[in-house]
Amino acid sequence: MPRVPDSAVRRLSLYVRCLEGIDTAATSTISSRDLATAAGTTAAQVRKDLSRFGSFGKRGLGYPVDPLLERLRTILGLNAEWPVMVVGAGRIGSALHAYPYFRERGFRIVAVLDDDPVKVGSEWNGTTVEHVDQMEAIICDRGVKLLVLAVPAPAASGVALRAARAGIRGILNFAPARLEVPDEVVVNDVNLALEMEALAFALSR
Amino acid sequence: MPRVPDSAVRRLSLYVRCLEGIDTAATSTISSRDLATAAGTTAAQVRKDLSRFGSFGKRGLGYPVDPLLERLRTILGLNAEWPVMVVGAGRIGSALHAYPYFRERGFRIVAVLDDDPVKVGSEWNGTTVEHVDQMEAIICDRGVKLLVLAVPAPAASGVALRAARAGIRGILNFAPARLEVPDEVVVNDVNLALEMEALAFALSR
DNA sequence: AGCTGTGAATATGTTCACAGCG
DNA sequence: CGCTGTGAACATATTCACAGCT
Repeated sequence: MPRVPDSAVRRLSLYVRCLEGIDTAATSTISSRDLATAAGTTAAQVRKDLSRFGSFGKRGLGYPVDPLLERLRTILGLNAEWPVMVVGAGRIGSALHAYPYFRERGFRIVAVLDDDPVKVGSEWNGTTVEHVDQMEAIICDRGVKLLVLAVPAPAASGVALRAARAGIRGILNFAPARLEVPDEVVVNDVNLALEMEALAFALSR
Repeated sequence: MPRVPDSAVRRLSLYVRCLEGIDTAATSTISSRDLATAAGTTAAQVRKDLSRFGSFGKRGLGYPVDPLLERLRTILGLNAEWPVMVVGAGRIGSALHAYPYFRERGFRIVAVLDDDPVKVGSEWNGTTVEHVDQMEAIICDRGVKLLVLAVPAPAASGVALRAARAGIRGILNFAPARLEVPDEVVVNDVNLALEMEALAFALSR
């Protein structure tokens, strides 16, 4: 299977959101042009992105909305339920937990871990905080493949490596640190300070 | 001034972080190779990125750390203080407020707004929540140029447009919605569900 | 000799343009 | 005739390779 550029994956997610907003009773089909307008891209881009995974549009008509949605969800892995572990019972994890779009997409937070004895055992948005020492056992027991890492930068790489060895396959990393993990583990860095700096840069010119 | 690719700006921010971790008493100069290793890129990439803004390396030696840091901070606009307004007194804004790297970089949250009467007037991490009706006045009075937008998706575009008209120049947008703002306003979208989906996609193959 | 700065070569991603199906 | 699917053209970003300074 040829590699899919990261930018294309993000657009596919956007297409899902746009398609979800369509009343399929009224319109059962959508053209690349209309989908492009909704998603903020070009018609050619939409067609290229979709054709990468086969051709399910109808020439002269457009793409049938429901089958396309179903197909995109399958491609993106959104039909499966994803148990998610959060390490770092702070505000970022809390924000994600409260984020409605998170659960909607099948991401289910099944464990929240911290190393602070004050936090361990406390209720955290309906979940009991467990100690980070339990990490490996919980990953195995609950079949967790995805990790949200929201610990201070110095601790990040150590936790990530332990998690990877215990079976974690993907990490959403909020710590401003480079994670040293095996190649087969996918890391997605989210650095909020950096996003802000990109704005500051743009305004400084 | 030629356009700077977005990916390059992000790397420049990373270089700043890496350089900040260096003890300049011990090593006053760094080679592109060493900086590349620290930042997770290649030596050629580092040199290309830096040469874009002039040549301040010394052949045979490398780049002098302190002057390079100073130069990068100036380029990125990190020497200035940036007053920031947060609209949406929820968990995301709260997380940013608590995020240490935020204040460190000169981003100072000078106002937190919400439209919920229960929240307005309450203390929010040391700042009093003000009503979103006050937005335009506060933007002007406090000279705010940067906005963190963390409101529900349906409200996002309206708030953004009002803010833009009142003088906001850059928006860090956490709402999963396309903002309709004038071209001169820079928008940086952060979509956490989408980042998670990118992981799910990678693992689904 | 070591390392920068940079044009040239390559790789990657986007847009164009049109053949061909419905 | 409208709209998809896609190779070809284009644009952009990264890597190579080496001349030239220290």
